[in-house]
Amino acid sequence: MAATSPAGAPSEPSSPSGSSAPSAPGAASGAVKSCLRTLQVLELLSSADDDFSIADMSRILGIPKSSLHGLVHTMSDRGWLAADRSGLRFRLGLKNAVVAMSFLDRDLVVSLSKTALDSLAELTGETVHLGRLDGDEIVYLAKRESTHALRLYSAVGRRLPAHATALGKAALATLPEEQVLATLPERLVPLTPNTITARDRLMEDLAETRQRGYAVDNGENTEGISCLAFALRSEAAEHSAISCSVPTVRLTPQRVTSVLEALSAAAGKIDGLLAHASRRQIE
Amino acid sequence: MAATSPAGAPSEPSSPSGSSAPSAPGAASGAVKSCLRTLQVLELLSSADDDFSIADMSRILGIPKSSLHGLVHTMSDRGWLAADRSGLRFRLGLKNAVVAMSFLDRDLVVSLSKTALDSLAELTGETVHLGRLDGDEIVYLAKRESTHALRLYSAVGRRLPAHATALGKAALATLPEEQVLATLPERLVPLTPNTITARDRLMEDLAETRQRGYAVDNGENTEGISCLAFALRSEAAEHSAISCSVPTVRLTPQRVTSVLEALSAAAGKIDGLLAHASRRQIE
DNA sequence: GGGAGGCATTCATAATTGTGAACGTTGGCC
DNA sequence: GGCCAACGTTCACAATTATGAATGCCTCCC
Repeated sequence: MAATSPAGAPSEPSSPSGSSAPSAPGAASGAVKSCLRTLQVLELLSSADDDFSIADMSRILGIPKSSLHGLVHTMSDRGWLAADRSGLRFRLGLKNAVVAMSFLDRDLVVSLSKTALDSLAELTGETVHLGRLDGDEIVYLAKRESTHALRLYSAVGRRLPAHATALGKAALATLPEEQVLATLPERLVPLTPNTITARDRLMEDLAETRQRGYAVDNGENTEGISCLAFALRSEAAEHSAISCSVPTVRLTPQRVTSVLEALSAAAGKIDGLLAHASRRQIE
Repeated sequence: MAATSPAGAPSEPSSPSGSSAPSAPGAASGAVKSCLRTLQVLELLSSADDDFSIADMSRILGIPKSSLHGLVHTMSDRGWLAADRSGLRFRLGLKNAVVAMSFLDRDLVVSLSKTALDSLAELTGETVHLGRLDGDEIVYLAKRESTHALRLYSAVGRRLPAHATALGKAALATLPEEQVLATLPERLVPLTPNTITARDRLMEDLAETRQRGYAVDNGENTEGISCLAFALRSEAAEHSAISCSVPTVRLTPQRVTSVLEALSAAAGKIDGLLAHASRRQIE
């Protein structure tokens, strides 16, 4: 779970000369302030497990209470925020559920991957994911649970740093090197002792990934879990990838081979569907 | 319960989708305009199947193009909107998946219902739903398919008029009559020939529902499908209900009995969990 | 019981944003 | 090829919003 503490720490209220904001545009020039703040509030509330008071949000986001007051009430009148019994603390409201469905329903990659992911999960018996690159992070867009009891933590909508996941490395490997370097954060945050934290070491790993055709994660985001991932190649895939997560102890060489085969076939199937669908959409 | 009721006024301004009114719907007095418009854009994009240009949105929402320009670009810079290849048409962006899934993850009712819904689906072998009342509509928050295919969030987020669903009628029946009358729209839109469209006929149905303890829908939203629904009673349930949908032809009297039994047991189980969890949350 | 701290809310003014008309571009249609 | 319509974008001014200090309410703690 995400930290309960107000560690969400998004954006930069007043960072002087923060020259490192490629993927998280904070101080965009022509940005509409109250629009941006509306989105910031939603992002904050979605990144934490507790409800927030206006004062909480003010502290965390660096926005004056009095400014938040109007925003928060506009949002809760519309059903985007919900107040607790006391009316003083807020969480995400019902409207968010609507947006979720709509986004996933209409996403070409997600909808065309459904059957392939189903059969991939059945074939391998392991947890499979579909994820998409968003800046330097991977967003999980679909998931099929392992039939084995072992539950690993991940859920649709969650984000992980791309450099620490097989999905992320598979997706990054499809980009030109300069773009990867421009995208990656200065510091590669470690999630486990195995996480690659050196940029040049990561670039080597991506080179291997390109050669192999698939990405490998050996407990780099969760100890004891290994992942294999193939990127989707179709342009319409928008840097998505599919992966299979297996407890490392269960990952024998034969298992690797069979999982890779299944993954590769699934990726090919999805890419085929995507090519079809996007071609038809253009005309 | 203090008289802090934040629902002091019928603030719910307009219907979420099909906004045909050109002039901005009775916006609350203290609403922040650009915040509200940000939300309107998200709602619009989630209610349609196509991408929209700025001019489209301008026409539909009644907002000047020039005003939308800033909003739309702020939103897409943040990843809340995504442009198509040409950069001229927009759809929901990745950020929506994150926020919306977070909502479902953190919702007490949804998370505490999980195992009960699983076993309910298995026991009955039919499609089961969890829904919540939002104004005069029911929002689907969870679903289990009759097959074992775990199609979690597929229909989640959909909305249907409360008066045309078993879920909605079960939830409405927990409200005092005056509140139901104040909530219902003037015109009860028919979805099938069986939909109840007369307000007094609906009130009778709700009275029966209260007596029986469960709501019945005989093809009132989908021809050939019958539903049975129990409301969750716990205060923390926020007017949610669970239902079981069965093809009418398959619904023999014995089947009704067994489904009702299973539903009732599941509702009781969820209510128990809710009582526990919310009691602990208060302290 | 009284005081301190935290909270949401309100207010006038300064800063930002919304607006409609104008511009440059694109794509389709005679 | 040239006209027309539609689109995204820009601009200066008018309208709206953001701001920090002030208010009143509450709970917690001495």
